[in-house]
Amino acid sequence: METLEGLKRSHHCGQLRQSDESQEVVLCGWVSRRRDHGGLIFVDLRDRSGLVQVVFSEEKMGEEAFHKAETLRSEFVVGVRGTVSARSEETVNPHMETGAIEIYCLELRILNKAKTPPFYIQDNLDVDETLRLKYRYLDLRRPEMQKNIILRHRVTKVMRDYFDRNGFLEIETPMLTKSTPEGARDYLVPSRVNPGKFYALPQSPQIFKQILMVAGYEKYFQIVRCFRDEDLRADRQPEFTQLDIEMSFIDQEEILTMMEGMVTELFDRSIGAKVSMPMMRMTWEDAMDKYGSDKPDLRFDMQLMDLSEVVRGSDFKVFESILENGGQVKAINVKGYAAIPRRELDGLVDYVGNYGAKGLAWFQYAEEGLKSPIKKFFSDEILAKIQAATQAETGDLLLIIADKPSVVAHALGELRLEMARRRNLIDPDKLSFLWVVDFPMFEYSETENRWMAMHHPFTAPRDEDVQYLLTDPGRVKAKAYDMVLNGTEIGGGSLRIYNSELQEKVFEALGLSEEEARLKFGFMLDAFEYGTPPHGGLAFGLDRLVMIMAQRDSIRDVIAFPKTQSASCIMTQAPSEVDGKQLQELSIRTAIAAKKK
RNA sequence: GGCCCGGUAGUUUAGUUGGUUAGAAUGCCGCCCUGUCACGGCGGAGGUCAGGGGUUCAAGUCCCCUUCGGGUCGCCA
Repeated sequence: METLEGLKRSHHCGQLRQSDESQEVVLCGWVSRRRDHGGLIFVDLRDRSGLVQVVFSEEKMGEEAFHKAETLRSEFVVGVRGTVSARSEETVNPHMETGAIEIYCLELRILNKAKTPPFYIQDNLDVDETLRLKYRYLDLRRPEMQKNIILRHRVTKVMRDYFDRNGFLEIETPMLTKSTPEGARDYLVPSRVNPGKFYALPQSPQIFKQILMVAGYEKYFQIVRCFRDEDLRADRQPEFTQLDIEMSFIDQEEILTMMEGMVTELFDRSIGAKVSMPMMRMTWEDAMDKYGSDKPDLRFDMQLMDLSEVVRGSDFKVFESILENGGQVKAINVKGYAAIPRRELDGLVDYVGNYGAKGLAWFQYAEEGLKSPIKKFFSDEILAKIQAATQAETGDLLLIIADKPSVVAHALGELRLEMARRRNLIDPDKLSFLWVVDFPMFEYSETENRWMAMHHPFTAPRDEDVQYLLTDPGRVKAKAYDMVLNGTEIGGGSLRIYNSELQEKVFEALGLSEEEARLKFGFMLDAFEYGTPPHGGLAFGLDRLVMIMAQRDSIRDVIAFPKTQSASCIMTQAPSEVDGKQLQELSIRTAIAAKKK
């Protein structure tokens, strides 16, 4: 192997242009492709900046040096001294950014060899993701992955600049902290010096950032890793990165405006997209009613329409009994899809079944007249009212779900998205932002049989709803807000409670006794007694945001070293078993016993 | 925890109703080649059909279990 001694890298591969002609340059990089023509060898040399063609000619570099070039293989690491030369017209490669020139090699240093890689280092490759993850260092060498990782850097850089300019301080909070009993499962870390005791990795720095407000830092932000021990998804990893923000002496509108400013700058400077401000604000109730979701995708319309009153009094027993029991009947109109095949309709029944709907009805406004398996239960009058209410025209397809409101929203909301995908109604280049505001303060947990905080227990209720906290928790709305982009929740936050009496009332509504509250959040409640300013903030999911900006379907494509669905890392084999001695030091015995079962 | 999909040369895959020696492309190795850019030509090596069990005269193919990967419901204050 050789060294770079005496050679100093002068340029990067992807930067060279015709204007650099006849310069002598020194390039470093990896052999991307090699085309050996006998006495003439072409190599595409790759570094982070891109590709350039290097020409090895026996005539120009001499026999000995040329023999060295003949040994080059894929992914060898080389240094090349050579001359930039304009290509003749017929040999220009219009598909390459550097295709107008090439480098005539004068001197070659083979800095390192490489084993034959298990897959091509190129974009649009079609290999199993397991293999990509096992050889992540090769996967990350691919230009499209480098683009994603560079975009991610760019995003955090713009964020830091923006918040710095607006008077925010980036302050670190502990990774080893206290387990929070509500919310997601914690990752636990045993304490060696405190046998039998555990830290938890933070699910979010929520409590610390609020305490920083008590401590008088006024504007805080952090780009911070968070951990949740829950099942994974295409857009969910056990460790993820969050842009975390908290501000004092502000109202909700000021926070939203601050974030709008950040988003405008972010999309402009990182992907050159212009975002129009202010964003639309939609109440949670409106979002649920019209889109069946608290994160509506507004890139297309197809709103949910309530037919409960329209169909009331028909002979269709299913609808009638659902309506009698407080349920509802809602529909979407899939324009121009009356000719949907019967098989697909059957498939849609299964589809909505995934979301708890027990059935799906349809009306096909076909050329030859209305087709529907439940048509016979409805009078002409009701049929006319349905058509009027939904503005269905010939060629349209109505899909109808009847159930309790939460099921109708979930199932029909998901069906709306699915039909938009199938009908190709979503413009992938469109950016549809909105704020969803006025979230409910609580939601009722059937499994726990009590009211739970929808956001978290420190969220402030709307002033006008405080009176209902204990009498009618279900109608209390919170000063909470989510930013939604293209049907994905990218950020959420709230104004916080800063008054002890109000906080106690909320705990009471949640069924938390004073002792329990003290046990769980005592240090926070203590802090709050020493002059807490009004404050609020929010957190953005950085991974999801970058995923959308990079137009990827998986969060793993914007994380350098992600985990698989079973929360393991294929490259490092984490998590792994540990030495018995290590466990002993940590006073852990049960783990071994449980494993032997 | 539930449901669905998948695992065949290094890689991407074909493999019919269960039936001869598991086929192709690409990569890899060797030889030839001075204008290619997915270079080309000739030749060659390369397979625990994820693992285990079962049915059968016979299993890549059918059944069961395990494992790994992906999607999703629940879960994710």
